Amino acid sequence: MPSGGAGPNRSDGPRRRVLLKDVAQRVNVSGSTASRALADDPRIGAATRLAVKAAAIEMNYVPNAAARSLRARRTRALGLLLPDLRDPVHGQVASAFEQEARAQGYGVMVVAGERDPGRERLALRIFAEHGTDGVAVVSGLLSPRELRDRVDPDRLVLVWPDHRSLPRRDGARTPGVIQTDDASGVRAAVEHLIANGCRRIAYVEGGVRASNTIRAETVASTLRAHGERFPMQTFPAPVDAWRDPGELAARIAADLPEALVCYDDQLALGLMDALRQHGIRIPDDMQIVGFDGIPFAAIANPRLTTVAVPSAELGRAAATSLIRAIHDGALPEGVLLPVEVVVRQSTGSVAALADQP
Amino acid sequence: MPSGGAGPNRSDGPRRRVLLKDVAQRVNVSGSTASRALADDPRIGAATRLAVKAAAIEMNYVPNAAARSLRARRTRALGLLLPDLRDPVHGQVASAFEQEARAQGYGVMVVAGERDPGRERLALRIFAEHGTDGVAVVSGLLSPRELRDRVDPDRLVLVWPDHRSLPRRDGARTPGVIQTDDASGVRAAVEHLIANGCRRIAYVEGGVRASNTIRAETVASTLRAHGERFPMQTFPAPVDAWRDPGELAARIAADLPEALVCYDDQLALGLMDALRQHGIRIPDDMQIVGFDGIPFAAIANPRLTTVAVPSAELGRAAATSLIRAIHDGALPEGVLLPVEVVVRQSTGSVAALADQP
DNA sequence: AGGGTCTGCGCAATCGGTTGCAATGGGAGG
DNA sequence: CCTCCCATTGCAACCGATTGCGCAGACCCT
Repeated sequence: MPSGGAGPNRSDGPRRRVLLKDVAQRVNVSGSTASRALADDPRIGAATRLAVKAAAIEMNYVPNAAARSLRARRTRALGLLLPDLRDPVHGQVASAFEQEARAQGYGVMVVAGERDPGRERLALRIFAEHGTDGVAVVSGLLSPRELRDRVDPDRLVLVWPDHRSLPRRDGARTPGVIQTDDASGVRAAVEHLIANGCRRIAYVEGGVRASNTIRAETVASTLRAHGERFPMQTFPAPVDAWRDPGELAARIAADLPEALVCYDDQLALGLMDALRQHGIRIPDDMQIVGFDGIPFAAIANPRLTTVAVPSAELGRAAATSLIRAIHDGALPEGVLLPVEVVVRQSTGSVAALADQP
Repeated sequence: MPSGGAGPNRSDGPRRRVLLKDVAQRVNVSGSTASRALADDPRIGAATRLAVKAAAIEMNYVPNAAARSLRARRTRALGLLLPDLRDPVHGQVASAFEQEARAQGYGVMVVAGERDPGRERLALRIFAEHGTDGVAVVSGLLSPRELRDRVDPDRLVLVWPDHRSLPRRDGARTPGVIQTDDASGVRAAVEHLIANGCRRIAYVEGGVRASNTIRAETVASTLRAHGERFPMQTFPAPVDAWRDPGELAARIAADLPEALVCYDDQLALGLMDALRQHGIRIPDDMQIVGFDGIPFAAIANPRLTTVAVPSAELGRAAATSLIRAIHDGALPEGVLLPVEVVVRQSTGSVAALADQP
């Protein structure tokens, strides 16, 4: 025989990729058999199957996803559309989603929509071209109607959908929708503030693209329920107060409410910094509650009390729901995840500053 | 003619996808012509081209990426492997990478390696299966040797490679490698501390998987260069000190150096919090410098002095380099991005606390 | 008028797996 | 010993686009 025999993938120039055919040839079976063997088709004999698998591994066979999905009409890839990879919460969600998907054998294609409907549409198109088996949309701006029109509604899960466009009260369990129980969390947080003796409690919005009516409404309704005579104040955020809360802080400092419930932790932390500039001490002069429970809330100074959402769970749930939908052909029941109020220094007494680690 | 004519995509059950063939038929040309028309092949007449394009848009034609990549042998998708989507720096890098890639018509498949070589190998395999046109590895653990063995070295860019395994001094411009000029930044930071009057300056490591010899060495060499009689101390981080810097803080508090240069901002912020528990005031009792320039460093209390890296640039540069490599078939020159010391309260006088916003 | 050049377009092969259907071989049952 | 059946495996079509090559007609030149 020729020296070296049929040894594939020797250093023969620009190494040719090993094809299924090559593997099959090596074991002296047809391509179809090899394909079925690798797919654990019961029709293939055990001996053959093992031989094929061994050869595949030994030859370092890597299936061509393009060819496979062309014929099989599925890609084992998921599309993940979220507003921004930079912020801690969505990073967390993306991370968990990706992990879970990968664990179940799916790849993930991520696109950041940047809170721009146009980009979101583009993202959906990219997903369509690449033929993702399913799509998860996190905090999307597109209406459910438009969404369901652009991608197969049975392979679409919505995470944290904009509440405006969904059935409200009973909407928590809409199939294919993953949400957090914001209302309970905010209510508990407000009650905590009330218990702390705060009366004039304000809600601070997140800005034009980042707002949440549920949270604001819950603050208001909780105050009402407790018969507080001060109605909730609302500080609408200027466009992207989020980055530069200076102006917002000035308005708040002038009004000096006793406590602030903020749209999210990021805003709360920024405000704490800005309010410090105005000589306002937290929690002594004003108490603050955030939302999300990002890691930095725990090590801020003062440490930030917050309504923590299980962001990792959120991502994981999205992935599992989506994959189940793909397999079953129909959306699984919606998920409503619990949130938790984490009490820290920003709503505690000064003594809490000398807390235990 | 039958009512409705040839109107495709009427609400006819599970809407069939529009194929190139359909578009071609509509314009009465062959599939090949339609294909070329959409690709702006100069051989196709202007009239035909426009007609095809119009029809494609009108019929909402979405090309099948699988079919296309199978034949054309490219997917217009990039692979991005990074340690973790959760931390701010890598989130930033991923975000910029994805944006730039998308702007140039590429999709991005992200996989988090979780600082685990096994997962990194798996990621590369996923990329191989999906046939990504190129791969970017951020802060990878695999040796360049192994990497180049698993993916086409001419379609691979390394971002922030582990310095151990790369040519050191002159390695900054290794083709296909994107780095930041850490040494200059750290040097400047240390000189800043020295100017502030600090003498006993320590470096705090980031932990087993997150360390950086360049940064440590630069601290030491800078001190030496300034003839300081106190050699650099090093606080090796316990495994994942990062999450719970309590123990580390205790050791540091006991030793009480005048200043700390930390592996990164996250660690620095965690330490600030933990040191506070020990009654150590910053910057009065100890000055602290971080690394990375994450957004929270700017609003911490005290605000954190840091060596800021252009993380968005990093991601963008990675994407452009990779795409250029794909087009040219060879790696472009390496990139060395400048860093910047941002002086804030954690290395300032107490007076700085009453700073302007 | 005939030959040569372009221009514009279509035929059919091709990419690498998957899958419906048929074929093969051996053993069991009658 | 013949027939039937089942367990295995192979043949060939197919997924939907891209692309090398060839062909038809228009136009130009001598």
